[in-house]
Amino acid sequence: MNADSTSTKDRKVRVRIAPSPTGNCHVGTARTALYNMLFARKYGGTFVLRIDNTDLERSTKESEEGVLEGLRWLGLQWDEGPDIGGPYGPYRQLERMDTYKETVEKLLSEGKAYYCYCSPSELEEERKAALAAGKPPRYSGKCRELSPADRARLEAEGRKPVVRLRVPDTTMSFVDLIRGHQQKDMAERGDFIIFKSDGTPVYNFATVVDEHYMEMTHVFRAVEHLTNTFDQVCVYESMGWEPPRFGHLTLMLNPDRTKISKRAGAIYIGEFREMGYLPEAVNNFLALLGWNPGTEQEIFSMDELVEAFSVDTLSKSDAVFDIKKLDWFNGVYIRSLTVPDLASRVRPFMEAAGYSADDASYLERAVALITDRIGKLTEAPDLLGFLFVDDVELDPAALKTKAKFSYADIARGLKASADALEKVSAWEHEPIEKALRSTAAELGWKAGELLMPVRIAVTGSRVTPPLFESLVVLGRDRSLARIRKAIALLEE
RNA sequence: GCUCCCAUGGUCUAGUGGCCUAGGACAUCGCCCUUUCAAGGCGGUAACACGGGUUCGAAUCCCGUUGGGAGCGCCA
Repeated sequence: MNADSTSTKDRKVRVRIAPSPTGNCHVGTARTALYNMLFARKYGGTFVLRIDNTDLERSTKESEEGVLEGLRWLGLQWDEGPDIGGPYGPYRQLERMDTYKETVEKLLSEGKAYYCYCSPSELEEERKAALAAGKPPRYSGKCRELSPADRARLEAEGRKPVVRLRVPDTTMSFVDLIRGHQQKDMAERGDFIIFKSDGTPVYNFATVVDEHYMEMTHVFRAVEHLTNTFDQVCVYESMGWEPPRFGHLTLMLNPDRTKISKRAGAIYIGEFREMGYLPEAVNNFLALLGWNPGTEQEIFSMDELVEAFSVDTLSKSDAVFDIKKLDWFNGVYIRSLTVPDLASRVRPFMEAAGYSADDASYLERAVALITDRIGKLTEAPDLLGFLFVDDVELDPAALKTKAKFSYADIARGLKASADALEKVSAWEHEPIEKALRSTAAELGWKAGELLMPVRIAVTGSRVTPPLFESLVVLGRDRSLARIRKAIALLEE
């Protein structure tokens, strides 16, 4: 009986994400989680979060929390997990040791697994020899038929055994939901370890036991597990268990097409948050990296993703992570936000930059100036900072915007502007624009020739939100004070 | 070394034998709009890895080559 049974389709869908607690939520984990969740939602199933770590040393409360936090920030919600419990717990492998032990005992008693006393150094030698001979490294099977007396002698030497699975010399197969029928001749494989000498299970074993007892119907995971799946199928068969259906997802790559790493810029979800990306943009981007809706739609809400998601259109080839496209998505989402919403998201970045953004309505008026001007939240402080300080720093040379103008010319232009602004009846966009434009006309200057020095005097920068609206938000007093100060500077 | 997976523009991808002089999006270039920067509008450049088959006809099917990736752990 091989793993290409389709009978799981009768059962209610149960899928899972099983990260190891590394302290950070890797972008690959996030995407796998997203696909699993979409699949569960699409078919009215259950999405489970399980912490996969049989390694006691690396598993801490903090390292687990980092992963959950990343997933939560993205808006991914699991129905069962270590933090919220559920009927199939516990949801941490460390707490499931009894199940693994029970399973390995059964295998041992049925002769489907056996104790092996070979030391790591002996195995290493065998492996090297095999590789040198151009053969796949394969366990020799030396301890396969140990008698109780042999075992007693080896134990007396102080050797601690591992447990190996008796792997049959047959072909294992399963149907991959993304890649189709897969098969592999196990004759070259050799008996692999399922329990370490310290009494803990190896991943490929623990995961099988977990999938079985947690009643997973589908396992979507990265393609790096594709070859491991044959080993896992062996375990299922040895136990007489029906395997879930597998789907192996593509990898994310650096621009040089190597497996994604720090070189790509950011790889942890927390980093994207710090860089000013919106979770909905990251989700949308990730969803389309390795899956396509079959239509030309690019922008998807979570609900739309659930609606459109299909295993059939998951791609088979690895995808380069192109941050430029994420930037575009982020801009699209930023522009789609309401001003109050954007303001609340911008606020922490303003505060981190040292600006006091307590006045919500003032912040909103400021943020309204930049909604279609920022691609990332981190750009807001640079653009809006001048609205949150008493004074801007000015350099007379920066005010001299054109070679044909002297310092005196600029001073004259600013003076005329200040005078005109002083007389503006209502401090609003229209009257301000009118005043400045007619000042330019009276001077015989192009509008831009006057507006740029005013812009710099008021904001301290050449790149700013639109000038008239900025003046409105800044207020008459502060605006005029800044222009007057610039004039004084030029006259020195 | 062996086994497995993958292969359309710089990038994500559509395409499942004729609808393909290969479509969309990002990026890029140009123009328009414009008070800077954006945003927006319009337009352009740019791809079926290579070689053999099969077929009246192939980006699509088969084989090989090349390239990339993964696995072969008392890591997960």
